[in-house]
Order: sequence, then C-alpha cells, then structure tokens
Amino acid sequence: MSIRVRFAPSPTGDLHVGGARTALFNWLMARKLGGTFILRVEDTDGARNTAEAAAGIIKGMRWLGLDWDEGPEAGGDCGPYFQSQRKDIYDAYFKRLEDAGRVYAEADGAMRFKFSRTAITVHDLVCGDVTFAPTEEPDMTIRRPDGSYIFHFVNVVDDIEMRMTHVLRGEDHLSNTWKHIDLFNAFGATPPTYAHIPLILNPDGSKMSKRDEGSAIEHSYMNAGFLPAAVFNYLCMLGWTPKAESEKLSREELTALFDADAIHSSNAKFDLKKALWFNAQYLRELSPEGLLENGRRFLSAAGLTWEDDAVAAAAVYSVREKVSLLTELPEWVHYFFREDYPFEADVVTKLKAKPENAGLLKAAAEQLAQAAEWTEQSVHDAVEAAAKALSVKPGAMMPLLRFALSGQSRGPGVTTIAHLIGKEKTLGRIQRALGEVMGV
RNA sequence: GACCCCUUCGUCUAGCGGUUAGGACACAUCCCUUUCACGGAUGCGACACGAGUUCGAUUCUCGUAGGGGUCGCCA
Repeated sequence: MSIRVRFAPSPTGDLHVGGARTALFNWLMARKLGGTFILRVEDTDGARNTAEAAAGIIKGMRWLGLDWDEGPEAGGDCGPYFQSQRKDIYDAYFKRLEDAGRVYAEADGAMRFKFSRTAITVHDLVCGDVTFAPTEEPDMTIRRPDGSYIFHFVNVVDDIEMRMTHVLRGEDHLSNTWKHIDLFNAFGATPPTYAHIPLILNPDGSKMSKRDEGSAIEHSYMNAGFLPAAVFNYLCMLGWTPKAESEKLSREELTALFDADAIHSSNAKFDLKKALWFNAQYLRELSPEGLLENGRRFLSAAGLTWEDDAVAAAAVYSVREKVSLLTELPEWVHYFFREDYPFEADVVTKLKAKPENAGLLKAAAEQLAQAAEWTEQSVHDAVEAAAKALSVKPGAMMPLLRFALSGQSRGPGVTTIAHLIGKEKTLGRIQRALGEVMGV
C-alpha cells in the first residue's frame, strides 16, 4: 500500500518556517516512497482564518516547489480540501459518536467528547513509544455551540476520511496525540503512524513564531533575496541529517536520502548565517541568465533599467561570488546601468590623495583610447603598457581605474568592468572622474 | 502545578561501550590577489551534573538541573 501524508496548515497568517519544514518533510516522504502528498486547509475557525492567509500559504509552498497531489487547485477524491466546506462529513461522524454515547452537551450547547480514560500509547517514528496515563483532564470540546467543529475532531475525521497512513507534524502536537488516538479508537479506525518532528527555535532558544525574524517564508525569504533551493536545503538540515558527504544537496538527492526514522528528537535553533551560506552557494551556481532572472525584480525595485539582457546578465554574473542575497545585487552592479553613479566618500579621498593620480589616469585613458579591439585582455594589456611607460606597477593604476569606472572601492575585476561597459563609456567615465572628482 | 519530549564545540550536527570525540556554519590567522569576495591551509572550540551497570562510559539505567512543549468553545 502506498503511503498518504498531508500538510494541514491553519490559514491564520503567512507560511512559517516551522510549517514549511513540516510540509517539506511530508513532501520528501511522499516523493521518496512514491506516495501521495495532500494539502488540507484547516480553516474551521472562521474568526481567525482568512482567504488571504490561505493564498499566502499556497504561494509559499509553490515557491519552495512543494507540489501536492491532492488539495486546493489540485483536486482529488477526498475533497473538498478546505475544512470549512466539509461540515456534512463532520456531522455524520459526530452522529456516530453520539450514537455510541461518547458525546454530551454543555449548558450553552457546546458538545464534549468523553475520553476513554485508559492508558494510551503513541507509536512515534521519532519519539518511540510514548505512553500517557489515563487522563484526568476534562473531556474535550469537539463542537461549538454554533455547530462548527474543533481541531482535534476535524483533524482526526479528515485523517480517517483521507486515509492518511502517516502523520508528520510538529512536536507541539505530541502531548495531544493521545486525544486523537482516543478519537480514532472511538471511530473504530486505525491511527496513522506518527512522527513528531522537533521544533525550530529562535537563536535565543525561544519558540519561533510568526513575529520572529526569519520566520515568515514570503517576507523573510521570497522577498529577502533567497533562492528556493537554498531555503529548501537549509530547512532540511534543521532536525534531520542526511547520510551524505556534503550538507549541500539537491532536491533530488534529499528526496532519495530522506528517512523519517532519522529525524532528530531534539529541537534546533535557527541560524541565519548558515542559511545565508547556503544561499550564497546556490547563487554562485546560477548561469548568467539564471542569476538575472532571479535577480530581476530586485534590480528593478532599485530603479535600475537596461536595454540588453545579455549585458545585464553578464553584470550580475560578475559579482555572483560577492553576494549572499539577491537583494545585495543592486549595490554591487548599479554602475553598470547608469553613468551618473555616485562616488563613495573614501573613493573621492583616495582619488585626491596623491597628486600623481591624475597623471596615471590620463595615461591609462590615452593608452586605452588606442586599443584596436575591446576585450578583457586588450584592456589589461593597455593598462599594463601605460603603467610600464610611467615605470609604475599595473597595481598602482588598477585601483584608480576601479574608482573612476565604478565610484566604488570594491567590485569585480577592473578589466571585466571596462570590457562590459565598453570603450566609449570607459573613456567617458575616466574623464568624468578627472573632471568632477579631481578637478583637472 | 501536572504530564510529555529533549540535552555533544557559539549554532546545526556525526557518534549508536574502547575514537587524538569527526564535519559544516560562524570566528581568527596565513596563502592567493589590482579591490571586495571566492578558493586553499591552519587554528579556536563540546560530551550539563551526580550516581549506578561495566574491565571500560559521550554512548546503557536512574536521579538532578536546564531547555522546549501540552494541559482552549486556537490550530
């Protein structure tokens, strides 16, 4: 029998890293075992759930590449996949409990489920067998006075109806799992195999919640310049260690390596630095076109425009090893896109520091102007020749050219910059630096 | 408070009775280098504590401490 797993978020806000990783592990398990991954929206609390939040969760999952086989937009035999649309099913199940004498009403009409009050053991892939003694807690409410049902009830009913074989969810649910099993037993159904995965904590050890930095997928990752593959990879490393040489693994490799039994049982703290490292790794592997495609929205947001995609792609590609986030791209490449780039304060200082700098720049410009062709090599040769004529090292001239051509003190190779912007702009920029900055 | 889960470098972790306790991120130094980076090398740095079992505990058991979670007409 092929497995069936699900991600069952409640749409009360953006997709959160904890939820994303839960979805990720479920997805990994389904794909590894050739099973079915279901997305079920648990929107039974009309007061807190919003359609926007549901859309946001779907958006986040699509961005991460977590496609589902059954659920919203995908359909399936067990729909609808929004709990708010499944009232008839819940009513029918509720009736069964009623017929079995397992429910009773409160004064205001709320309905409670009578616990069996026996010892209940949760068989968990991560935590092992966890036995809960007969409870002394009050019976749990499963239906509100208005007739709407509550989480524990709908969650179990749907897991039965949707024939879930495994339930991978956050460890915060472990303490309530006996209640779910009590319900499964009341329905005469076999509980799924559980795997309660450890929580993701803030660096200070507190539980990571929606407000915390790095927690919202859309805000902290999609819009912050992360690549989905990097986030996918990093999230896997929180609570699971694939048996592999490297931690940097592709979606396919992670799928092949996934093993729910190997999920850790201790919580993990979120480490932004490591997430950035993963992102930087993935950024460097992109082709010029790929990098431009991914960085396009960030360049545009910074007000940069261009005519030729090939040139823009080459520009971003030239700084691929210098950034760890796509949002850092504009500050590294803006001068490729405009002639009115600013000169940084320390650049102005350095340019004016020595009186001979102007002479060096002029000599370089003259030599560059004579270049017959315009390649990185020819630019390099021209600078070298100019330096030699003045008996200085090319190393004395290069930084000045960098300052003039970019207004910055750091960036890709000077020859790369000159080659990309072309001969005309190169000479123009040197003149601009000479005139505007150095006053000669 | 009760119950449940957890505890190896700052962080993520490997380890599954005998190891100089390994790796990754971060940090530091050096090399490379026209800058900034990348890359390479090196270094820094951990078994929470106490008993017990054992010839021998990071590893097994119990206790303590600490962290996290649950105990909703939220999910």
